[in-house]
Amino acid sequence: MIAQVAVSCAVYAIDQPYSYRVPENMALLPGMRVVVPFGRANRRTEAIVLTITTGSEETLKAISQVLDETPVMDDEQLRLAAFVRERYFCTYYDAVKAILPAGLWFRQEKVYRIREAASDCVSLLQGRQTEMALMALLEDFGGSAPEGALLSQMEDRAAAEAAISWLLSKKLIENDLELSQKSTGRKQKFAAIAAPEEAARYAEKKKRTAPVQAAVLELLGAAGESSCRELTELTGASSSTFTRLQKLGLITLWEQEPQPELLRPAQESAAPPVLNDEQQMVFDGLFSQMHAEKPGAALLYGVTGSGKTAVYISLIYKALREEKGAILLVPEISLTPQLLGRLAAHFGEKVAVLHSSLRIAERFAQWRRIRDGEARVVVGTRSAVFAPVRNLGLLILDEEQEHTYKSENSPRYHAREIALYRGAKAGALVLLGSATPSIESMYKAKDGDYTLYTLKKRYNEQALPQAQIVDLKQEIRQGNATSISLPLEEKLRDNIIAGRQSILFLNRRGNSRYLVCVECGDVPTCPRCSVHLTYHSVTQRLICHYCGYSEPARARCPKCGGALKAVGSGTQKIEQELRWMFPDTEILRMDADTVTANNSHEQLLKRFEEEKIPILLGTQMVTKGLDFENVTLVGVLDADMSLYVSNYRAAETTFSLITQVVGRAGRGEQAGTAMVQTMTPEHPVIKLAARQDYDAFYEMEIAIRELHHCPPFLDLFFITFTGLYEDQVVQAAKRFRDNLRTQLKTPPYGSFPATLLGPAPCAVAKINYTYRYRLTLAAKNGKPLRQLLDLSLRAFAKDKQNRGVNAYADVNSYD
DNA sequence: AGCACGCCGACT
DNA sequence: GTCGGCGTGCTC
Repeated sequence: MIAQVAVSCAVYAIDQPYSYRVPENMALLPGMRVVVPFGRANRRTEAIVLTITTGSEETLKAISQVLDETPVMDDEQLRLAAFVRERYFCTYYDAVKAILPAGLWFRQEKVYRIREAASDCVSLLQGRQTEMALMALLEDFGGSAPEGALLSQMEDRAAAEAAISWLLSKKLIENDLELSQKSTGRKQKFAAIAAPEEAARYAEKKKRTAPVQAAVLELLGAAGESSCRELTELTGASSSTFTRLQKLGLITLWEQEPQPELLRPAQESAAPPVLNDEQQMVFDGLFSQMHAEKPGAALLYGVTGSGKTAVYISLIYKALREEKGAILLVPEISLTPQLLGRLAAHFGEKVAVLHSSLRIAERFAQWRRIRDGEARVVVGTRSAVFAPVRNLGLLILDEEQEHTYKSENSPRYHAREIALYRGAKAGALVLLGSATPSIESMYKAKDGDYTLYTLKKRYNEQALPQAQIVDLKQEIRQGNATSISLPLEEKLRDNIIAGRQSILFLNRRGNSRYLVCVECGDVPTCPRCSVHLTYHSVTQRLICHYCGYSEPARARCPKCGGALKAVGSGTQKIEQELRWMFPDTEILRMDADTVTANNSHEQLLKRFEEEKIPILLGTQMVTKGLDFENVTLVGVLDADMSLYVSNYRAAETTFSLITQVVGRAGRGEQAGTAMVQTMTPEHPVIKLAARQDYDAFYEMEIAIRELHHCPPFLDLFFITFTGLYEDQVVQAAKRFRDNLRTQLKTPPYGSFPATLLGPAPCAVAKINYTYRYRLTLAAKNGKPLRQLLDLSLRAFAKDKQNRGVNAYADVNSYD
């Protein structure tokens, strides 16, 4: 038997299926992970079995070890990995890693072992102290030791590393790979009080003599059941503490899989949503489409507040009734606490949540619940599109235009494209929902690729808020130096008096603050990257967001000695202005500075709602998923900011942002108003966004896209080149460009339209001393072109001239 | 990429 | 003679 495997250590240039002999009595199936010898040195490498065939095996190396008892990927997932690899120019293993949860991965550690023949050549060691010390250390470890353990015992790390490579070259030691499961889905120990009164008495009595036991009992009494791990962290209890208390009959101990916090009160308490006429019509259409032989994809274009979620939930009910699973993707979990609560209320234990901030063990537990069919509804962010849902019937992307659906790391996939692929393979309906659909999706809907459904009415029968445009230029001319225009100030005042709430949104990317010298205008930049250092007022430090470099914030400019002043997003400054305008009014500020680990986004919003704080001032964070009845005024303070970035999606992003913010107003009984402050009141995007006229915006934008050959008419490929030496990077990029140009002119590629531009420095030209340049290729993303790019990238990596320069491709990137 | 192999100058 | 520096080519 021969197994075709994908090896984990293969880089893109050499990534291909490799054939290995399957030893006689090795039970092996596709989708299992194995260890194989790879390369001339037969380095032990992790790999995954793709297929098993028969054929001549003489010349092949043999698989050394099987890592899984049962396959971790089924055929469908293996095909999905192949699709991801072909589509996004990544290695097979990159794709596999995206599909499988982190908890399933093995921790790999280099191990050094004394060779059997070593005793014959001990004489070589004479006069080599470090090498001798290392050999002695290895012997102490019993002949082999992990690299980390060895190095930590040696004084001079660099010398120890040199000694190791010398020992390796002299064949006195050999290296090996040790794999250990990082995190199994192992159950966690939990504890609860068994006899409350007795426990309380015991705790009281032993407070002095056994304070830890008493503390555990007190905590358990207050918190109910808790995981032993948590209790240990809080009290310092050891496992003997728990067993002792159990023996005394005071507590009970049991094991269970850790449940994520979010779904603790999981009970199906809500009745299926009641739909209005418009929603019902949309639902009926989608319901029948779901049952078509090839359901394909649908775009649900529903204005903010039209109740798209109710339609999603109704569809999930239907899918579940038919024993089918569903995936609901959201741009960011932390922005949708309200949605999570609703889903838990409807589907209880059948819901699994997958997102990046879950701990590894939790994520793995969720993944297993899905794979085993316990959870049939998955809510999650981008990577949840790979969830191993059985018998998939429905895939929903809420707010499908959001850029978080695009991965910026290898594999650089778009969740929408993965969803469409999975939907087509599984015969599941793919539903894209949005109040401001991406131009690409709307184009496909109008073109007939997707079925278009529309929700025009708001659920509460309120009209969309009237948005008034305020000309900031005029404000400045009239001598208003603050960020709040007079009309907005007036509206805010009225709202405060009426006891209603307002949301103010500052549209600035990243909302970072930085220091600038008032004398020479110099801005402290990162020594390793070509970016300004961000000023963190809490820690009084300057930090680079790209490489993590940080330094204490100085008071004086290091170049000229002038005073340094903090500028930037200015939510703080605006907060001050607001306090000055409305001295007795409470203001809640929400930005990177105020949202911290123990003061989460969610908690701040909860305070805003419960304490009825009159004004919420924030960045991007305040735009999404909020549904507060008492908010009747929304202000966009600086509508232009995202318009002037060099990106073909700038207009779309700006339109979407403003529309979303404006839609936050008037979700309850009261009608809402919105104000959009801008320096360019005549700008069509601003005007259309204020009017919430998506249709007109679409018509305008699609014409521009066609004119500029941007998506959806052509796809944009960025081929990025990175390396330590700028001229090398540029030269390599130019060579790539020239080769690709020649290829594009000759058959079989010669026929289709493609423009290739560059190389140009990336938006951030240097990160961590590494220069970045890129080529832009506008062409239709089809198989032949992808093949050409694949070959070009491989050839590039193999060409000696390009040493020290790395290249990768990305399709329709958002930056 | 990561590694062995092999060719060539430097030194015991 | 041997050690080690770097260029070359392959990875089932």
